[in-house]
Amino acid sequence: MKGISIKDIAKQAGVSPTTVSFVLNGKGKEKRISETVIKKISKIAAKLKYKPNQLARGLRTGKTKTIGLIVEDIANPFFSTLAKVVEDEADKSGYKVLYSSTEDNLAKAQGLLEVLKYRQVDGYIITPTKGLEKDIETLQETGKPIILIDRYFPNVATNYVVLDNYQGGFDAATHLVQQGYKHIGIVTTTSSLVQMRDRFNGFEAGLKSLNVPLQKQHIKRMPFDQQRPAFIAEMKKFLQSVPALDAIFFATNYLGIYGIEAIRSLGLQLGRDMGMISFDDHDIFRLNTPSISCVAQPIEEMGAHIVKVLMDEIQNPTEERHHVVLGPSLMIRESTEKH
Amino acid sequence: MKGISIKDIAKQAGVSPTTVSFVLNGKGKEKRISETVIKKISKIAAKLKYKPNQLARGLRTGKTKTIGLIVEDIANPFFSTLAKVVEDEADKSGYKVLYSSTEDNLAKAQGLLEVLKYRQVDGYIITPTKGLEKDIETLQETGKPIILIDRYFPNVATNYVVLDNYQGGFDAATHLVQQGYKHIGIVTTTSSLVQMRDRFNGFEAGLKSLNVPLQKQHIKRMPFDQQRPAFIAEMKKFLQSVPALDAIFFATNYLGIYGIEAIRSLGLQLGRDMGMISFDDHDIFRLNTPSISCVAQPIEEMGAHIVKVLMDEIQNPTEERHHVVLGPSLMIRESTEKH
DNA sequence: CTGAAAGCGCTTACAG
DNA sequence: CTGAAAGCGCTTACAG
Repeated sequence: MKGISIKDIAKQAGVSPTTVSFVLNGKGKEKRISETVIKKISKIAAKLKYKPNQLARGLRTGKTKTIGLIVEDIANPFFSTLAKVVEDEADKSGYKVLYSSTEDNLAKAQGLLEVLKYRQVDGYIITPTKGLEKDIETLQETGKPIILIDRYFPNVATNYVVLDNYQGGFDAATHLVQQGYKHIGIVTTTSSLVQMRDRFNGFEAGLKSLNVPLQKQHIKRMPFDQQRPAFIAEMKKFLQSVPALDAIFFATNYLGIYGIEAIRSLGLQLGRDMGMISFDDHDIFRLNTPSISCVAQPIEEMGAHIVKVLMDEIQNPTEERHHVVLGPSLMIRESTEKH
Repeated sequence: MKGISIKDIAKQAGVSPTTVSFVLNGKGKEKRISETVIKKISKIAAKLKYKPNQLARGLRTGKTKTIGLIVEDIANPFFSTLAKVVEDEADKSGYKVLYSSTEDNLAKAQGLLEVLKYRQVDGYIITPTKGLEKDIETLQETGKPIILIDRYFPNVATNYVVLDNYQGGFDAATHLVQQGYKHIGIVTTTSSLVQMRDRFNGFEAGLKSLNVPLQKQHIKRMPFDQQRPAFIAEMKKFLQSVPALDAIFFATNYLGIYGIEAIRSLGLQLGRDMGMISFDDHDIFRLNTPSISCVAQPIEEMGAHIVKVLMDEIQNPTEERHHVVLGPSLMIRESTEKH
């Protein structure tokens, strides 16, 4: 059950493996192989259903037609949907995707970079964790293109494709104010990464722009690595400690999901008693009663950009860095209807 | 920025590449290399942070330490969660995962098998589509292990890891009857694949066992490839056409999600007016008001079994086929509370 | 106890 | 217009 090789074709065509290789790589014209030979070889290759051995080719050329995709958590719908788009887009160029999740864990992320490196992927799509700056820089020295997604390091020159998180936070804030909410809070993570900072700063600026300054006691920051019950308990405590609060912005979709549970368990009605808007859309937000407003990311568009930038860089390495910043969409639903 | 190779180590240690290869592959003892040389080589390899070139090794040995994972839809939480478990488990054995989605499309599935084959993956984990029997059989002739998941072909001898779908359907049926529902229907797909058939047959048998025979007009089958609005419209029509219905079993999680919308839009209250239970758990079911009962699959356990069987077969190919059938869990929630 | 050599399947600089 | 040969980085049967 051995696959058939370039040698087999050469033998059948009565030419050398060299000639076969040229023809099959579309260099027939360029190498001035005769029309007859080109046709003959193509026919035999088709008949034998020849498939080049990617390992051998990779060993020789250093190209594996494989890209590495590192997400934070493949089980999070934002990332799994994005992964699907990336896979589809990469497929169009004949690339396959090796994927892994970091769980937002630095050591795991470092291990993954190491593995992908010695697997010789042609390019990297990375959701970086905190502290990964040095590793990204080192990896860049290998000359393989890297695209950071969802977030980036302001101090490291890299390609990135991200959402305009500042604008997203800003839009969420102004929407809440325009709906008539007065005492507006934010629940975010303790993460210091740029995407969380931007959401926060945009939100604060949005409130300020409409003269509703964000108050210190209306800010709640939660660590990433807690279990569900702990999240919910802490959120309830926060809500109870600030009874004046009449609307909240949740800075990630999972915080929003926990938020629904926390608010519900306090007997508050979303929209009327407590306005709510979350970052990132989710099936749950669409289907919940009442439905939940959110700031949505254009996932399809994002995936297409990511792969496009990567393919450009693979085919045409440049020194300049590509930065793509996509606009968020405000999905207005029932949870921000005060009346 | 070339990686360092076995040759570099050989040079530094003053031995041949052969010896280095033996030592680094743990065959030092077996090949009776002296302790001194083994230590020396190990030390140098560690210092140089030697990583074997997987392509070269793969070309020589035919093993790539890569497995192919083909799911129906990576954006479906059931599959993305499973993918995560598979990735974690495979990682423990040093294997990486190449994944793809079929979208339940035969041609796409065939293309994926082709690609994975000439990428020389060491094993396959496949969610088969209808009509893939021949391709699976052909692929098995290559001698690489294949594990079918979620469903299998009764007429093709393969390894598989699946849920006991019959039991799941049975449990759903008896639960609804025991809760006091009398006019019970089922919404399933037009798929003829074994997992759907088993769910249906189990459900029918469960009802029968409690003397509530399933009536023809209480059965609704829907094609897979529709858009959301079409699904919901068709479900509403079905519900309206059988007003006596007081409970429904949805045979997949996405049908259940559409079902919630359809039932809600008819102004019926889940649980009291219309009992509902779905196959496959989903965040939405847990968080919905009212929460939705379901038949859940043990995803962690399933992923662990899948990888274990595959690794066993890779390391120790046998002629016998492994069949793992896991038990479902009934998650009882508010949507099946009649009172 | 250790090494020279062949070979996995390709690509490509070089030669004619 | 075409081919012989080297080499990518490994592993392993063979020889001593």
